[in-house]
Amino acid sequence: MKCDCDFCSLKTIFFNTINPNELENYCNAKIQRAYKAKENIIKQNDSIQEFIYLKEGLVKLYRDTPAGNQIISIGKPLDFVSLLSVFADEKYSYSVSAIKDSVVCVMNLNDVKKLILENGPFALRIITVVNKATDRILFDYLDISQKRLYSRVANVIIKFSELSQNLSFEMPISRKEMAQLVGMSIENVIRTISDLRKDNIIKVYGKDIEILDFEKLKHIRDIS
Amino acid sequence: MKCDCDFCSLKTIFFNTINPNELENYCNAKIQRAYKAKENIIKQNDSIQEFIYLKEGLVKLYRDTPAGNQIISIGKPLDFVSLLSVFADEKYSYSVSAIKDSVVCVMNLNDVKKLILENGPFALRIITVVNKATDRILFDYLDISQKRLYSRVANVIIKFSELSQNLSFEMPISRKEMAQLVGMSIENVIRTISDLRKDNIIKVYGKDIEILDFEKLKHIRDIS
DNA sequence: AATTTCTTATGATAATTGTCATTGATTGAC
DNA sequence: GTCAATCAATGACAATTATCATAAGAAATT
Repeated sequence: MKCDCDFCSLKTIFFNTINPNELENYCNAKIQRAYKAKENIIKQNDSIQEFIYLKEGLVKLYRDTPAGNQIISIGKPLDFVSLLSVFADEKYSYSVSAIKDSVVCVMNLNDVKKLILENGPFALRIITVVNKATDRILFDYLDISQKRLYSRVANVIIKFSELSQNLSFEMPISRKEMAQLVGMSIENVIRTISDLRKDNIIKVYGKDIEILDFEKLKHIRDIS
Repeated sequence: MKCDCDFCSLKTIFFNTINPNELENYCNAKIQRAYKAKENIIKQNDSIQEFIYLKEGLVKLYRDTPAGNQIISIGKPLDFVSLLSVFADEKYSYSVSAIKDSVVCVMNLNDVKKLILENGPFALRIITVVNKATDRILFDYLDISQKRLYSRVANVIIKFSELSQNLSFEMPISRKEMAQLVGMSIENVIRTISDLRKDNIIKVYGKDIEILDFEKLKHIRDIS
């Protein structure tokens, strides 16, 4: 039976860092779990026992704060779900839930740690990948924190358009979640979307969005 | 001659992960560099060749952005300076400069990578430490992004008070840098400091600050 | 099918923050 | 020591964003 890690991120990490026989072992040790949209994958304060990455679907990483939910990042296939804190902390400091129906691959965290201890190339590879992912989240956040409402909303629209690889796409998150992602109030996010529509930069039917003037939208994202 | 890593962060990482003889080798391979306040340690876009941590002094990590400098983090003794991107990128995406006179310890990055490849316990240790530090920066940022002007300024004052371990201390950074650190305009940061002074919560003589009502200051930091 | 709840939407208004202008103090360069 | 540049401070005003109120439509529940 062929190991189905072939199309997973894990394979990319393992690639050339572990011999095929061993790979088979670790690969078989992993578990897959499926989640329906809106289901919870990780809950804030859960103890960290597993190393999880997303095989299919779309997830959100978010924190429960006094000011409401704060979305830290959107996880795409091949992204790590247990990204931050995995090796740093005892407990998750954020929650993860499925935006679309999703399938995750799960490895026992101790197995991963054992691999790091025993397999140098793997260790170097995983530190690189985890570092890169965390960096991207941090620098994205630093970027938008300097931007204003319009720019932030334009940014989100472009990101999801790129994700779907289409100028016409269905926004997978609600307006409220868009607001939690850009760190602005729902009302102002909705108002911005309406304004972009009135200026014929985008077309909007509920969650269906079509970018009519990509250049102008990019311009709005980049200035201010 | 005794290796003077004894009081360095490196020692903590190496501790129990590498045998004393080898430690001596790596320790001797490292270089120390001294910087005067305001001198540049790392410049944005420099190629990443070294692994650097702070032995003495105080530094700031910051980005040069169209909207001006953005301070990402304040580095204290035993903190890593080449923290973000070290294993992830080719170039630094941020600059580091000395706030106070500082001494850094420098190891060749390839030596560190070699250690990761050859020494499992070291690899696991470094992945944990780097991860934890990056996490702290990200979550601090997520926290303040939900706070308002007053709360952010109170937060900075408390942080530097804690750093000096004294309610009366000298603010090591300028008002402008405080503004760049909290992500608000200089004028509003100054106004907030003035208001805190008028309310008898702090005493201010230029950079000398004394916290008069710590509880009230903490309260301001925590709400809103 | 009816009811409740959530989402999207918009206007009015208030709160928050930024910008511009000005001034005195401090610092750095020469 | 003098001059220029930067820093700290404050007021006036403008821009930006949040909050509250309201309402129609969609989705979930009964």
